[in-house]
Amino acid sequence: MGSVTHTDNGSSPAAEQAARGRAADTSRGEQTRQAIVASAIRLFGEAGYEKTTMRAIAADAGVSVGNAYYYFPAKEALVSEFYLELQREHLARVEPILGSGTSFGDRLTAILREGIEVWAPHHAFAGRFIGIAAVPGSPVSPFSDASSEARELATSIFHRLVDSTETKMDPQLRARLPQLLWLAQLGLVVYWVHDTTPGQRRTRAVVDLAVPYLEYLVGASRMKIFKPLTTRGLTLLEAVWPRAAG
Amino acid sequence: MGSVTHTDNGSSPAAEQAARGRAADTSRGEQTRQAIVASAIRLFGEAGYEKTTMRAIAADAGVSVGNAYYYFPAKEALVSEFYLELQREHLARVEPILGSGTSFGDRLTAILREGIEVWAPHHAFAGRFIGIAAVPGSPVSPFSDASSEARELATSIFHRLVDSTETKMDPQLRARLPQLLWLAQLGLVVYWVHDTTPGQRRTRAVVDLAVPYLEYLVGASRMKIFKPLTTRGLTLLEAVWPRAAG
DNA sequence: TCCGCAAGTTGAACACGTTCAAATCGGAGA
DNA sequence: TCTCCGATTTGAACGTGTTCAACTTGCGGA
Repeated sequence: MGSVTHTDNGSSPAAEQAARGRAADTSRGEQTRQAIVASAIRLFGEAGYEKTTMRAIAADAGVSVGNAYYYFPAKEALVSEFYLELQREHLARVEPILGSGTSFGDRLTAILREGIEVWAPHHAFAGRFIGIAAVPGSPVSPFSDASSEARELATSIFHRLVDSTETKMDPQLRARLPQLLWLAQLGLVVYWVHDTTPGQRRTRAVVDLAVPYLEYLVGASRMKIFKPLTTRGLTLLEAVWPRAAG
Repeated sequence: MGSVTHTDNGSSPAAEQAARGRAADTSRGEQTRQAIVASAIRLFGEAGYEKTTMRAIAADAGVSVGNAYYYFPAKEALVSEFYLELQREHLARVEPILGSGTSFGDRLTAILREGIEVWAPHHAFAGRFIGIAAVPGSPVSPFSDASSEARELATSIFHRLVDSTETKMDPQLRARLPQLLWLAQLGLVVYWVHDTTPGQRRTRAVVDLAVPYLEYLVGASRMKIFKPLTTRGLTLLEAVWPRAAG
């Protein structure tokens, strides 16, 4: 942690100290960096991705265009800051839910709902975001190494949810359920982004229907008749997403 | 079908006669159009999406940049021509498979494998393509109105597969299976695009494991114990993708 | 106090996708 | 044959993301 010796090919010089332990950094550079991030987030939220130009972001932050590129390798990199911001808010909202004593399904629904709520004001922006996140090499891709931390953070939410649930289920399924839920959430996000119903109410309806179904499936997994279904499903998951991989 | 009275806000003038019945058109405009498409497809395949500039495409086709924009509203539109080209090839390869008398699973595997084979030479390009296709408004999006025809074409493949299969299954599932298979294929494509194993062999392994599992699930659907699982699953599908919608 | 140097900053310049007013083409009708 | 007019074509120009050589800042050590 905090190691300096790594080759970060595509990243900007200032990204060195990224990830952790930047909270306490009050150096000039860090202030500039945060000013750029703040402007970017605000303008993205106000005008969307395309309409927000790098020149506008720089001007709003009171720096030159070139300076923004000293801290961020590309406009896309600023998008991931926006993403992190919302991720943090989702985490904050989810915290009390995990502590509550309600059922597995109720808490899962609440978690997914809060996710939708956090993103709701940025539905249009999310459409562009997903286009960036979907391309394999992108650091914003949910499968990329760069976002492994965010991925672990997200799965850790589901991990805590699963660990604190009393529901009986196949133990092997239990071990893998957090990842499965993360995948399901990913699918939900894709669905939500394409949901053009007012207020994305169809997505909310899908959540209300899908979670009890999931709960039912999870509960069924410990029954003998469902063993082959469960086992084979987990074998498939192992091929799709080996336990070893991040 | 073939109606002329529609308001095609964003499309180019020449796109009017798109879709059907352009095969016989040998007018000057059509020749130019095809020259541009041919150059675009070739250059995309050779150098990828980003590195292929509109100027290069135009030069290669022997026309001016502006002329390319007379036929295509944007660079992205040329991507969908590339997509159509591969779609056509996949269809051609799939045709003999549908006619063969092998089992449901074997034919499904063959269909999916051929899809991978057709795209294999363009794995890198597909990474960019998916980024374009993932954004909601895009005409290349698999969920868009613009690609409803391609979508129906694709589901029709699975429709024929399902219709010609003897396997016993829940009748309601049978009615919806083509759409489910299409969704599964979509997921497979996303997986394949992100598969960095050499030759995307992991994706092939997943297909080999997933198809028998699917076959097993489909077969199980007619058993009494699996009825609630099937029924509730189909209810969920109805919420996700109403029968009425395209 | 001053020097050296790394960190930070600048804005002009570049390449690209896209637009558009103007030029050209070619066939239908006189 | 000539004229007209819509279809087609042109290339300069615009706005954008990105790069880069040069400049400025401020701090640690002589």
